[in-house]
Amino acid sequence: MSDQARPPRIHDVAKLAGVSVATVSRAISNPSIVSKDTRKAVEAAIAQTGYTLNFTARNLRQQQVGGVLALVPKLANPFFSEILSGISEVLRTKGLSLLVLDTTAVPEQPAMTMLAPYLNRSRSDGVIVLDGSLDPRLFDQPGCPPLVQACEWIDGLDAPRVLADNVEGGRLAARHLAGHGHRRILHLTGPGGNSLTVARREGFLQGLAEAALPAPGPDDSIEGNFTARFGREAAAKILDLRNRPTAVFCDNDEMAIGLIHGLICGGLRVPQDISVMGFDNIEMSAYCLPPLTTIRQYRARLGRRAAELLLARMRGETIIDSTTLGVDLLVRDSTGPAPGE
Amino acid sequence: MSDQARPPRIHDVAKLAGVSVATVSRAISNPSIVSKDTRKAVEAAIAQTGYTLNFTARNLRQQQVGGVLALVPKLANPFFSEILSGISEVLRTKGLSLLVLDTTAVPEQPAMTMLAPYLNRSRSDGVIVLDGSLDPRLFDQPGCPPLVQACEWIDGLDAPRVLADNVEGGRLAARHLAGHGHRRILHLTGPGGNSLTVARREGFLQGLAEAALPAPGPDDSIEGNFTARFGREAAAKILDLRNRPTAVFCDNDEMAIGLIHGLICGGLRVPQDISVMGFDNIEMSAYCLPPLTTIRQYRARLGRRAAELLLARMRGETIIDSTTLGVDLLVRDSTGPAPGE
DNA sequence: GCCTCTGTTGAAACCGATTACATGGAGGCA
DNA sequence: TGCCTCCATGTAATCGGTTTCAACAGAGGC
Repeated sequence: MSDQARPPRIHDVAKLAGVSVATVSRAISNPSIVSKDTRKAVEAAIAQTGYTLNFTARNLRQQQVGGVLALVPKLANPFFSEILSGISEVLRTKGLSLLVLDTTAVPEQPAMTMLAPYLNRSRSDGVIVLDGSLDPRLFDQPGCPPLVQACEWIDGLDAPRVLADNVEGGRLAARHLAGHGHRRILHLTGPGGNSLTVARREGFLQGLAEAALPAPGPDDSIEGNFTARFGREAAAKILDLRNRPTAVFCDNDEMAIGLIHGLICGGLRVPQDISVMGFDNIEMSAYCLPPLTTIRQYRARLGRRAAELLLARMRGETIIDSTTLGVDLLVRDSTGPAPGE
Repeated sequence: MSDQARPPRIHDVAKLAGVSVATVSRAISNPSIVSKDTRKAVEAAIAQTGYTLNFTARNLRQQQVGGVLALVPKLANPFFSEILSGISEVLRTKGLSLLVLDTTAVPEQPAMTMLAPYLNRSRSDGVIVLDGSLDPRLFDQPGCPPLVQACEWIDGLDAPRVLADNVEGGRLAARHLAGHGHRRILHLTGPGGNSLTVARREGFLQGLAEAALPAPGPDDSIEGNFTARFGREAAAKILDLRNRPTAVFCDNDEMAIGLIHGLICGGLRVPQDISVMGFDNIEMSAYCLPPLTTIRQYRARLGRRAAELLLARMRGETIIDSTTLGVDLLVRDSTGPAPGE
């Protein structure tokens, strides 16, 4: 079979078209600088040989990779894949590839060792970091490509950040619930060290203060892990409390949905007996029962902005350090007046 | 700043270590064939210079890319991102990168034109196709890397397939509902041309026949689009029917969740008045209310298998044409006996 | 008729590694 | 000692393009 033959190279095209390889290269990457006749001849030769460009060779010479790497904590999580989708959209218009690396550490290998080899100019032209739990020293190594942080951020990592306004989101949540007369509001947070958790907590406390509610005590928050399963488990704890809160603010929708599930199964009515709200506005939050009141953030847009910022950085432009994208309150049916109000 | 200096090359390491570039290369990629003293010297020189390997150069010489491309219909869809997660897991153990391309066509550019340049041996070492709606001719071009299809498949594309047993899933659904005494079951399908839709429909019809139920008429199915929104819209149609079905089998969980939402909002009880089941077992299906009876398929495993199959193909091994992964019925609370049974 | 300028083109250097082949020295054996 | 083998290493070709530089032709100005 001639199928086994090596693929044609630019040299073959040149010979067939009766020109030099330099001319073929020019005809491909910058057709306007070769004469019309030559261009036609080269095009014909390309068609006849079935030639396709070898990008590895081009990239070597041009000192680039043609791709951007995204570091995601959990690829299977729709929250991140939606951001990726925005990133992908922008990259595609520039002909760049999207490389994805799930930072979930395998047991035998710490994240640091595993990821380090990928943070190299010869592996990608730029990196978008979506994982706030990584060690900032990881990005210290020589040859690390330009960075942008999105969604989450790493303390001590000096790279531009594209973030949703998590503080404002927390504040909106507190004000919404306080406005419904809730005075005892439990906060179901994300993991302690997480940057989102910190920001949402900060906004939430600000919002409570603005509503002239007393600062919550240590029993008024539960540290969770962003999963629906945890939300359901938290419901059991809340049902057991003797002094039950009348509302719960969850740091994400998954936990809120799991929580509602657990509360309703435990005999409470939402929102009549207890209000629950989430954060993120994942697709399902509109379709669960009751539909979830939540803070909407725009994930695809966030991804696009991060990608655009990175591209600007890769071009060497001086860019602003940080972008914050607005969030808004989406009132659905899982929140209502405090009982007895 | 010395930061501006070009990154060190293998040549610099060689000079510092007092050996040739060939020896450095060997010390890096196959340390066992250099003497212990040389190895130490090279390691020291690498540490001192901060040298990192240029993968583009290596890849050019070794005629490889070091990455695998996944073509996904919709990256934001958790269904696919979970498969990607399985793929990623396998690739990482081999030191390969995962390239992701969302096949969603942009208005100005047909999928064919947009994707063709990526199907090239110089862009990836292999391709996993997760989109069954692509034109098989896309993969005909010279220089197309080894292919594997996963999850969905393309008629007329001769590449190994890794699929869930969709036919069996459809059959299990029909039997489950028939076993509860349902005789009039509506099928909310995926888009007509979709390969999953075809297989699930086939199994569903087989299951009905096995349960000795009459073949459904043209009014007994609604063609959907796999979204929760469509499920909710379908609920309105079903509520309007004068001869309402007692059960609905949805081709995926999203539509089922949207449908339940619409039905309950329309005043029906699930499952007392009408049973609903889904397909896929997405995470949320366990947390919606009522929790969804569904057909479980193992998406991460499917991704892993696809990746393993592709790796075998890339090594040139002769491999089986197709793998089918089992599915099973997961009975939760959205299905029950037919009313009056 | 000479000079300059512009538009095309080709020859060869270059990107940074890997690897086939050659070489030189150490050690084994007759 | 002489020959052969084996190990460690160096030299140089190679992967397949891009890009610098120089050459050349033809147009146009003086």
